[in-house]
Amino acid sequence: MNDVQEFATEGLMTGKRADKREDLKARLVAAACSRIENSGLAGLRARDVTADAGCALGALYTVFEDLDALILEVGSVTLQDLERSLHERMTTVSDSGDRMQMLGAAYLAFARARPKLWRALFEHQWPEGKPLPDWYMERQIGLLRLIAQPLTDLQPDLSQPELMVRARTLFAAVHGIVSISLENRFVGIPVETLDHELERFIGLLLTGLNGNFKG
Amino acid sequence: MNDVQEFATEGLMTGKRADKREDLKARLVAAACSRIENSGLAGLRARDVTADAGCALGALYTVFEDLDALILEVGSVTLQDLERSLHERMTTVSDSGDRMQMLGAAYLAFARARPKLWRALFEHQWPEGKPLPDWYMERQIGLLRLIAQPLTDLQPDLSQPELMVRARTLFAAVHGIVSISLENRFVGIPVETLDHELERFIGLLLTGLNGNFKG
DNA sequence: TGTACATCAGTGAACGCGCGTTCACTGATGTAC
DNA sequence: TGTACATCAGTGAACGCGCGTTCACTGATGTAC
Repeated sequence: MNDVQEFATEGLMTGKRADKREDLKARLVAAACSRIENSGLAGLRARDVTADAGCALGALYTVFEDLDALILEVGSVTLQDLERSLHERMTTVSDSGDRMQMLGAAYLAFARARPKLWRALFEHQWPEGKPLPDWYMERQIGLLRLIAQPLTDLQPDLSQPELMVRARTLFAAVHGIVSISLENRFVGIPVETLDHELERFIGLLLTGLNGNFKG
Repeated sequence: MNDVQEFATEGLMTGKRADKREDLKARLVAAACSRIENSGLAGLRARDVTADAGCALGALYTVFEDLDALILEVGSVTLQDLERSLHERMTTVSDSGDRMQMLGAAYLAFARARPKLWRALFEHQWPEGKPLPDWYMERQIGLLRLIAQPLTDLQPDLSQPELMVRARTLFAAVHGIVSISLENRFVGIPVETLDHELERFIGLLLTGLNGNFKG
């Protein structure tokens, strides 16, 4: 089953044309991903991406409104990969505290494995004013739901919205630690120390969560 | 007393000339600060800065090696301001736990008061390879020492290097929470909620630190 | 103190390049009969 | 199935602009006597 209709945004596009369009889009996203992973977001050029994708420069603008739209698509893919990684690792254990630890470790591992794609997620400045599209926000929220899951056990008295806010706070804290370390800001610390430090930090949070972190 | 000699990096610069050079430098830094605070780091142009500072475009390059060097100077000023703010607020209370809370609140307040200068601190990409100059690193470390101060009481068994690493971790966590909120990533939360959330979060850390966070 | 010469901070027009986006064109795909 | 025409995805040269950095020049400051 193909979902061509979803993408045929304007007019009716029949079989072959829609397929080619999909193929082109996929090639562009793939090319952009690998460009970003190799050269970072700042090293992304429309010319390079289209050359890698095997199409003309202008073709990009028949599929995406502009470069930003393409970058957002890459972000969406990265978020999906990240969510899959986290989910996989989290479900290897059943205790909620352990799951939190796994989430932290998996996040760090992901950031190390694809540092530039990961950075791009936060570096990219969406033009002010324009709100991020819903499908992108959903991807972000999916990530938070993953964290909220073990958190529900640890904080059973929280409402759903409170839970999401709490999940965001915890994510943000871990993200801060990982990103400041990987970007080598402030004092540098040995590589292995970071793993221990993060584990200890989450342990600290868990200690607090066991009854001392009432909403 | 003037400290002209410090800045006369090459050759011997006498009185009037050195003074003018200092004055020019100060005007450039001030102009860059206000440009960044108004338009963000990405909106900084050599032409605008020099126009604001009342000198020719080329003058910038007689005082700084390039734009990056000027931006770094702005960063240094921002770090100084930040450190001053934090110190002031922290010393209004004496209990170490309260001091931690004050540091967090003051950090959030600073980020809100000068959002774009604050962002620039982390946004700015120093060319890879080139290490950040020592005097800049010192400014960063000064900030950590401020955090390490109350932390010493809470974790008396830590060595000095461990203390600095721990301080960095705590700073990074708080920074993550503040920045993800102010940049409006993921689910949005009401403005006042952020203050409570941060306070609660630090409270949680403090709970853990009271005996459960052994190095 | 005054004069002649030397230095060099500061000038700003011009260079040079990068790069996102457009648009007149063309050839592959689709439709009508 | 085949032919004639219509559409439109895809092309890539050209546009347009922004902007960091340079460099030949000049006038203010400093030095020598």
